[in-house]
Amino acid sequence: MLSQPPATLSTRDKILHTALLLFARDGYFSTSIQDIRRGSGLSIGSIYHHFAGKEAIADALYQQLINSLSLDLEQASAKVTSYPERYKAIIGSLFQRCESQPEAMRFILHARHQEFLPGEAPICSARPFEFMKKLVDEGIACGDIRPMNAMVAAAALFGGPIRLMHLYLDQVLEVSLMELLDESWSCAWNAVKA
Amino acid sequence: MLSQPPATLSTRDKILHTALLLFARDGYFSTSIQDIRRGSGLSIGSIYHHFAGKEAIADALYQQLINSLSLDLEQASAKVTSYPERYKAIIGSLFQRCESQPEAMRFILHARHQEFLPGEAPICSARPFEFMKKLVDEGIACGDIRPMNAMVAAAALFGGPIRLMHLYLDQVLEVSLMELLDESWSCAWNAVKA
DNA sequence: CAGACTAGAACGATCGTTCGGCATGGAGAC
DNA sequence: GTCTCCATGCCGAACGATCGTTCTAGTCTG
Repeated sequence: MLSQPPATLSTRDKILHTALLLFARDGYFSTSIQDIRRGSGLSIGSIYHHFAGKEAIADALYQQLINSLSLDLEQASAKVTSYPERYKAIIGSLFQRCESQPEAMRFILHARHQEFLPGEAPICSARPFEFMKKLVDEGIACGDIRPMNAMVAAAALFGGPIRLMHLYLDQVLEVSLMELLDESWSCAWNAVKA
Repeated sequence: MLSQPPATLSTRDKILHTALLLFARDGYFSTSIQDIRRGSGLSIGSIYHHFAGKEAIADALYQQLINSLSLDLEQASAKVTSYPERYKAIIGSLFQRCESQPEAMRFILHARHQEFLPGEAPICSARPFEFMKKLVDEGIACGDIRPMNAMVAAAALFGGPIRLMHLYLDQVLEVSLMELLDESWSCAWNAVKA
């Protein structure tokens, strides 16, 4: 019940590709190594040749996705200069990724990584979220955001759009996220602007 | 490593009490029936006498918590008359519950119930969230909230506070949630007010 | 004494992982 | 060129551990 990964991918990437689809669809614990074997068209031995185990697959996937998202957000925010533009660029990037790579965003956003990646910090301490938090701190310091607790500001600014992403990924939204970007952004900015 | 449930509880409630603590701390899949047996001081047989199985425990817990939260929110919002007051009352109730019953809120908010409760609708379609959505619809209709897509408005109004709750439950916040209520509320209301 | 409840050994299924073997292909010896 | 050797990657049967669940026997209570 799962399309084979593209033949152009390396064996390692085939494993990651299949694991992502299954983890995002069924969850980490409901996905067995056998499922990944079936889905990828490889063998158990081959999988264990490339990864130390199931947890190592999830870990590699997590690091790769967090890293890619991080770079994406940092680049998007570097293209513009004012803080409001940066915040909107970040939200736009997040929305776009939800539409182009829903499985990846599902894995990042609603998996409880601490349940299967012991020692991993909570998702809100991961690099992309730290980056967003830092930009909020700077926005407060320069007066673009009105003075307030920085955590409250970060939650107020990005909480609405993130909530909308959750709704989209849970298939509760009937329309595309990008159509709602301007409206969601104006709400978010009204929440915290000076 | 887990305090026994109060002896005053019925056997059934002892099981639910222990299961909640373990599910919230370790997750559903990392909690075994043996763990619940140990934590509750009961026996396997006793547990299976009161519940059809592990999934039935999680289901009963979920229904009970959703129901209790629902009643709580509906009562809190019935005490006041204007829509802005209702929204704030709801957020206040949610914050209070995070502080008084963090395990319950952890189980409701960040468990992926669909992974272990097949057929269960996504959390955002559950009664408390439907209720919040309905109040937002009405607020738009009567002009208290400015005209916009209702999903965007609901996400903008409650997304910030919910995000803050996540941060609190993940122990990222150093201060108490209630201290941040007024500030978080004023951001939320600025986001959508007419 | 009947029915509700508790107890825990035992069972079958499933899972993650290990391990020994096989195919391939490039490097070095002659 | 040809043969050997070894590293690399691939394969899947088998293993041990753990889990959810069942079942029979025992205890308590009204």
